[in-house]
Amino acid sequence: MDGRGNAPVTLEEVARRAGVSPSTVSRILNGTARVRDSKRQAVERAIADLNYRPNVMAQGLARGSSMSVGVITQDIASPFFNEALKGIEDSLAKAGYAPLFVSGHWKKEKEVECMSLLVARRVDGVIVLTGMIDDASLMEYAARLPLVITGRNLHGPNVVSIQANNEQAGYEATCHLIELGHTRIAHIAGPEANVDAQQRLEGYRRALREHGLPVDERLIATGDFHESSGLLAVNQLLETRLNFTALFVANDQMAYGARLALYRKGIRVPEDMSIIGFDDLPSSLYTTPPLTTVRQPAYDLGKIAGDAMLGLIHGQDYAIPTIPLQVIVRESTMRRRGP
Amino acid sequence: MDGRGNAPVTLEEVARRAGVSPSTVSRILNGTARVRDSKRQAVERAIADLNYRPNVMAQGLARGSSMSVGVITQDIASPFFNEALKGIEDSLAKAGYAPLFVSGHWKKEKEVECMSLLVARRVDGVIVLTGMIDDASLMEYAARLPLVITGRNLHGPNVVSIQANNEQAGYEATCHLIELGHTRIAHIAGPEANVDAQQRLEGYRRALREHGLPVDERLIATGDFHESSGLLAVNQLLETRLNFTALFVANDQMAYGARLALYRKGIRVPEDMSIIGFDDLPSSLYTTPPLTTVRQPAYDLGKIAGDAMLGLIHGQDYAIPTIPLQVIVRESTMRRRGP
DNA sequence: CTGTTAGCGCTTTCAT
DNA sequence: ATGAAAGCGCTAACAG
Repeated sequence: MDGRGNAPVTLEEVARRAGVSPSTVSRILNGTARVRDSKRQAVERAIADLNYRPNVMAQGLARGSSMSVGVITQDIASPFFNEALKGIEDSLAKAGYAPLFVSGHWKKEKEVECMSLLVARRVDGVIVLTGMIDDASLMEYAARLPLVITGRNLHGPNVVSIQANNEQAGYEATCHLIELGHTRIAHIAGPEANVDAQQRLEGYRRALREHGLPVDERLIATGDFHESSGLLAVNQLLETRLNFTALFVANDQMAYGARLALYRKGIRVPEDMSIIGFDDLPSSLYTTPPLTTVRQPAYDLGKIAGDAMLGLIHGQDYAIPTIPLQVIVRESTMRRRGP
Repeated sequence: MDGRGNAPVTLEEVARRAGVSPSTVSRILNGTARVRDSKRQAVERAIADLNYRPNVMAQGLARGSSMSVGVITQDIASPFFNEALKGIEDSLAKAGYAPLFVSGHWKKEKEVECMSLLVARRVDGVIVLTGMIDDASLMEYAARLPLVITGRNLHGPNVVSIQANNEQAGYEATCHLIELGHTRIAHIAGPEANVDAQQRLEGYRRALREHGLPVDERLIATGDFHESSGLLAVNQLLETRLNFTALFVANDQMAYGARLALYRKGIRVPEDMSIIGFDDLPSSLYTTPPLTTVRQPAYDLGKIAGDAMLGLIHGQDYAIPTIPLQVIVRESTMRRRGP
């Protein structure tokens, strides 16, 4: 039951069938004004009979808003960001907004293209999850449309940045290791261009300093947040023969790679080497052994980003909750043994 | 440099600035007709000066196509489907189409809602990744818009189904174990409502039969494709005290859970128990030990789905490549030892 | 309360 | 080759 032929039913057809004017139908659809009950019912029946759904594009054109928000992510298939995307989707859905996901693939130019695409689609705002675009360009975009962005410290009337205290979390992760008696602790850092990664590294440094432990630069390797780089980094670290007994890895994915490298060398976790990761991906609960890590509530982060965007769009204030980061102790870390 | 104030630049402004009519600009934009070079240049300059981007919604309204395709997935954060989404995104992007992702959360009614939402947005087609909707409803939708769907065997002028031979792959996975000398092989199956899962189970059964091995129903547990259910299933299987030495798990996520359950019991992999999974998630390369599994090329699958959709939309024939499934032998399986 | 009338920004005949 | 004009489906004043 879908009207004639194949063309989607239009508001006008509904109006005709219900014997009212198009505006009345529109009013009922949007609750823009009171309408006599008899007409309302007629319209509602017509809508049901014809299985009518308003054309969102037409609505968008008419009211100048697309009911969609762009989401720029680096890699739509990254386990961490996916959780966040889910949060965004859920948040937006309840307000009738649809997310438009685009991937920047860690390339600045690609991100600019994405922005352009989103602008062409007239999204009502854009959420940038850890972008590579520089702050200045971002602020320019913010002049045209609401922006919420993570891992950046930007402010303005049309911008909200969502931040977690990565430095503190890096500090606490390292402290966890120190409290277990470890004194030679290596670190696998994330990409230098990544602010979160830098802050985690800073936290690591501060923890060592505050506990009177030396910071040995040879014990700091750099990865790209993917598993393979964690594996490489451990091999490189091992080659220094510096006899570290614990490892703080800047994200769980690299920790998986690190763990495999250790497995290959016959170094046991946690008996011979303690590992703490960062993110608490869903699968970190199922590694062998389950990974001690810093929980970053990705889903909540997405939800918060979505809510913040909705707040921006509707001109309502929305108090951004702070993102709580928390060390989750599982089985990949233990008290240092031996000398 | 963006025209006056904050409102996006329109085609009309471009036309005015270039001293031509709107239609001319449109023609240049779409290559619909030849235009004198001088005008073309003027228009191109105006576009650049004003930083103009056509309003996709307006284009959509005018030409009756939204340049977007809906993608119904069960869980936008599932590691397997994400890879596929990436493939879809890449495929669609090159034709200027944008994917609109919606999650059905394994609920039939939710999926119907999603469909409705997509219809409202006038998507030019929809890709259903392993949906729960029944075939009949699906065929009804197909009457209105192009449909490509995985894990289903539907046919029609407006539908293409993309299938992999899960039965055969399940068969081969089990054979791999048999060839290693295992005779008591347990299976952790996926949800009964899932066609792929059922076929993998069928393949398992056939392999045992063809090798003259008994099929013991007590050695078949059922999970829900998530890690936790794999863990539970192994515990349950172990309680039978049936002394199986190998395990074929219907997807990698459950295999991770299974592997942890084994770790907890002190059962070594692969020395005491061989495990083969299914999917070959990116992280399966990094489990300890790296997981032997059946590779399902999720990214390619997405790409194929996207290409098929493009074919449908443009009315071109597109030969659907068969999805190759392949056993990837890594380190979680080994020759059976002992008696 | 409700119908009429303009658009929203673009495409596409139809003339010229 | 190019401009004028008529929509695409909906919303939002503006009059009643």
